[in-house]
Amino acid sequence: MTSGVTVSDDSTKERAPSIRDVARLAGVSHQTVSRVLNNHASIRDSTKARVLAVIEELQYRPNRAARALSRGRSRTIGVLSASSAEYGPASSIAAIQDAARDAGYFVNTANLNRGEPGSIAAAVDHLMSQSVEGIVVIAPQVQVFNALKLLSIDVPFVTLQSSGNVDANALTVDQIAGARLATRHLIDLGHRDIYHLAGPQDWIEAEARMHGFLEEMGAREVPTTAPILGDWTAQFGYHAGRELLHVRDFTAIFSSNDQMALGLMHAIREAGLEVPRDVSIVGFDDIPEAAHFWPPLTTVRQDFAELGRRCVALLLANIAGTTAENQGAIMPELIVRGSTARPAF
Amino acid sequence: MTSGVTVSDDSTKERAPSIRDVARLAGVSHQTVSRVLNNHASIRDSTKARVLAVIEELQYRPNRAARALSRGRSRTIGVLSASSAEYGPASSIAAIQDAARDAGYFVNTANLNRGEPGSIAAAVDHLMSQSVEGIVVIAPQVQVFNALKLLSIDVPFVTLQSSGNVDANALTVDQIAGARLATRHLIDLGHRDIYHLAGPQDWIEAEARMHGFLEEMGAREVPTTAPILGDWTAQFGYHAGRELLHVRDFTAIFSSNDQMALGLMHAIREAGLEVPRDVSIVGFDDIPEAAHFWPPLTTVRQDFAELGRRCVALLLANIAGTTAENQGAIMPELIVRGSTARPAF
DNA sequence: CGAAGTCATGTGCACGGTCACAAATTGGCC
DNA sequence: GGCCAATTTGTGACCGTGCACATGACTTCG
Repeated sequence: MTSGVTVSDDSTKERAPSIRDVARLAGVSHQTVSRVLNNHASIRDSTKARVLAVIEELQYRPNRAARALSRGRSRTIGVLSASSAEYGPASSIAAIQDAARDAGYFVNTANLNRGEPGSIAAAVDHLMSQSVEGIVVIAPQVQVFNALKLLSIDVPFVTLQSSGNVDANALTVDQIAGARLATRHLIDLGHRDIYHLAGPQDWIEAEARMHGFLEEMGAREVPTTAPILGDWTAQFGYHAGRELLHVRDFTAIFSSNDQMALGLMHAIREAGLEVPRDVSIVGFDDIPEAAHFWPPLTTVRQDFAELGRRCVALLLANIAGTTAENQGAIMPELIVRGSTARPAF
Repeated sequence: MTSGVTVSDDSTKERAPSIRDVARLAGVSHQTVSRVLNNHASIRDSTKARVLAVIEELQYRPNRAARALSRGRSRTIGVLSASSAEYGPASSIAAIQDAARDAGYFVNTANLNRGEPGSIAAAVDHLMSQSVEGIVVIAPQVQVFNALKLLSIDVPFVTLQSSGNVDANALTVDQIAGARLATRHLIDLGHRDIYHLAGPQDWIEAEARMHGFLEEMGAREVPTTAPILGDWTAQFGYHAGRELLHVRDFTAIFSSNDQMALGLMHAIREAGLEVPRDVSIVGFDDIPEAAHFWPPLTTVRQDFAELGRRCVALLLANIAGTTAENQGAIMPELIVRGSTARPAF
């Protein structure tokens, strides 16, 4: 740890300069300074220059708390996030922060990772006590939405995933389309015995991907088996893989994310089989590592960053009361790599 | 997107209830309400109960901006972060947020990911304009520290990595020790021709790991070659691997993180060689996927979450002016898996 | 029983901005 | 030169909370 250069050596704890200090030195009223700060229209250039000079000299910074108090607006948006350490959410959060900052907003994040009971309410409470103007929900689990409804949040909120219902304002990567792409790819290769390793049932996107899988299978009249419900981790994929290999009545598996796909491949190889010779695998997300798995993983790419950006745009429009133009769903993209091939027989 | 239940249907835009509204309904002064909120000592139980009842009834929430303004403290800490989408930083950030929240603090993050020039100053500015009380630097690059010094930040800050110099207050995972563990493991297995794939030179932790590697090699009197400087990505590891295989005068590689190790293994396998038969690989970080790489990766585990927690503890102590007890460096742990073995000959 | 001390509560102002409105200055035009 | 309008600047109140100090009620004790 390196301590900051603590300048407050002098006896009195000097408060930061205020708008009035600037006003005094510039020989104007505090209101004029305020106008310069908010670059109001009718300010004489010479006055403006003088004020700006003093601001520079005093190293003046507007006090956000005071501004928020008097304007009644915090200029802060909240992010409600689960598993924020994972690639997808983390990328989106970063994008959200950048986009918000560009729009002059601040971001405050509350995590849901920990002990469940009351956790959602507590997190929302944390955000609300920041008087956020809007919330981005990045933990699209059913219970979160229920909790949000129950708490009757009185600020607008958007989510990175469709809540399932058709919504005129839906902002989302089209998970169903993505899952269908993956499934179609396997069917087109000639696979007929395809398993689906799904995400946790209460995750909206997991459900959507499962739906997409089932839809495509149905449309192509390929008989389906019940999906296995996982927890997104490579660990689970590995164990699920070991279980599945006892049966071995499949030639391909579509995994609902890349991590579980990795675990699956681990289990398969450990059993002496080979991907894609014996089993084809498709993942979902296209995490940066996926291209270097062995074999490199065929997967469905989502643009998390773009998602985050659009999300902020939509939320801010909502806050402003503007009717947001619905840019429609972002289309995911199938990335074909080495983990899929025609079935062996 | 699902819009929140917008309650503000009524004509007038009702302001949230204030401490005085509560006071009026409870038949006390606003100051009494304030005392209840800050659970001040001398308040009659009956009064307290009455006030609390009104608070509940009115759904009253303290206004953070007003509180910050009047107390002159924002109760917010800032996080300055690069590559916040990666596993290590992301985990630490999550832990920081949780710890801060438990301590009644809010967290604000500024990313450095984007276009470099002025980016650091801008990010710091963003945080300072939030009047954060302290900053956690999670982007331990040399230039960031230089920028921090130049900007003469007047709030305490801590970093997740030692700045290299021995510092009485250093808070860090001992990167050097970790790197030595990894290197020792390879030497103990019998390897003598060991390469090191380092992280970006300007990253303090990358430099520390490189140092640890060189120290251990020196201590064991194993001749060394110049480390290769990478950029943390699997992509780079892959390309570096391909280059290295033109020479093939090594039996083991110590990679400065797991992603680059993954890329290395990809390149090695693609060249028809096998890990660990032909080349042993050690990584660093122990990302959750590492256990399911092929082969499962031998690596050095860091407890990012613990790091984040301690970091907040230290920073808050610093803010409070308390002398922080230095808990010393966190020791990393060598996790031996399948990617290392005795050299073939 | 009165003085001194503790406890419980109230009063008024400060924090650093913004807002609504008023006042001063400027310029154009007859 | 005087009048009106537009431009530029100033005045005072207010946002919601905490702090310092004042006040009144109730104890304690010699």
